[in-house]
Amino acid sequence: MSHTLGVRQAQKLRTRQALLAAALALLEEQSLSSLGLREVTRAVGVAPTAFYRHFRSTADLGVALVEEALGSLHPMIRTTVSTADDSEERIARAVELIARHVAEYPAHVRFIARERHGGVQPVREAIREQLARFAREVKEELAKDAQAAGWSEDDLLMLAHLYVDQMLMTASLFLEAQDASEATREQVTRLATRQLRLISIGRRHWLD
Amino acid sequence: MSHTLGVRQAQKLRTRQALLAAALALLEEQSLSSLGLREVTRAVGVAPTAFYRHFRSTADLGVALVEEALGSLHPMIRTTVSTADDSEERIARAVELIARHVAEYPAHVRFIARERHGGVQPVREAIREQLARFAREVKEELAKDAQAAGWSEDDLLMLAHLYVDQMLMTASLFLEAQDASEATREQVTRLATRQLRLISIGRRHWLD
DNA sequence: TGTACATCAGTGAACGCGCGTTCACTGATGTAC
DNA sequence: TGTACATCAGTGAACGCGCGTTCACTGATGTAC
Repeated sequence: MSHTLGVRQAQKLRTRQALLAAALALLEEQSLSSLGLREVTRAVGVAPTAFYRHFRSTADLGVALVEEALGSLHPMIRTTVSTADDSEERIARAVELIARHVAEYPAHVRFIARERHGGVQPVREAIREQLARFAREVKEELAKDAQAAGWSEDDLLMLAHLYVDQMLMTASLFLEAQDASEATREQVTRLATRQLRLISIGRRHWLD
Repeated sequence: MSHTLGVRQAQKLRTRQALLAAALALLEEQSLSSLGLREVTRAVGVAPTAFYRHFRSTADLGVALVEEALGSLHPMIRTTVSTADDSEERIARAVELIARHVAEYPAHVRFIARERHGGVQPVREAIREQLARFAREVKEELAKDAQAAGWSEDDLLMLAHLYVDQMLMTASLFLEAQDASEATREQVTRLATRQLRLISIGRRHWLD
């Protein structure tokens, strides 16, 4: 027997995805804390009660969105950092990658930036856990580099957190500049590039 | 004639402050985007309609909170940065200042961290403007230091933004650790100290 | 392949509730003389 | 100092509305034989 989903399961999954997508769209102009269940089902075109077949509450839906959003951020952050050594071209490429990710998944980036410190505790918790996981992976990437010789595990993790936070900050700046002029986006690129450069310099001289 | 406020004006101001304080307290467990006008007036003990004597909407109240919260953050950030040169004791003192500020004004710090990327556009805008103003002042402080010789205006502003963001990030970590063990807070202190140290090292070698 | 029964995603009516906003008001404070 | 009128912060009733949640339901899909 093949393992394709049955018609019923497939339809349920489609509705669930539609709810998540509608919620993400509605969250561009508000916080999860004020997102209503009826708002979401109305946007999808199902009865309000259908919501409960998929989520216990909007907070629960929020936690599901964290997985989805950080699933897309994950490869971006890893790629960015694995190339984040000193060389100028590599820093430029990292910033370019962030910019492209924001252009491709603006709603995901906005959701994470907004709810990281937002008003819904389980969602904050989920984001915190995922970002900590990322920082640990970034740490492992950094550890592979020749520059990491002599660094303590603690110091590598510290640097990893600095990179992850810096990346989110930059992504959020690109998001704000999304509908602004090309010149404004260029300014964000220049700022982010020089901040990464300064961190790289600090990294290079850490053990001096 | 003395310029003390009349009884009426003084009472109005007291009510206004009570509304702001009640809102700030309610915002510890939700976002501005979901804060209700009736919630706030109920907490203060006035009629819902009294709200309109002071603010057009909760978004308007939010903008007023930005001024209040950043008014208290202002001296902290400036003091912190004016002492943020390379020496270890000065970095330690800066982190200590941040920790104390968080302990004294936890609700202000939470509000700014939460609404900086929150769902209410005018409030985001107000925070962005205030933080940009801070960054410019921090830049002026940095420019006074001997280390700033040879730095471009642009690079000084870039470093200033890095410091301001790093400060907020650290404040937010202290906030999360507020009700945790002394050991957890000590960990935040160590992390923040080393991140500031790395930035300082990058700063020292920027022109190499 | 066909039949009989079980499952369960989505429905639609109903509920009680708190919301933001309007309005005409009250009564203490302020002002002019 | 006293009086008469103006101002205006806060009131309280009323409104229409959308909310989250409950419940018994329907009918297509799944399963056992």
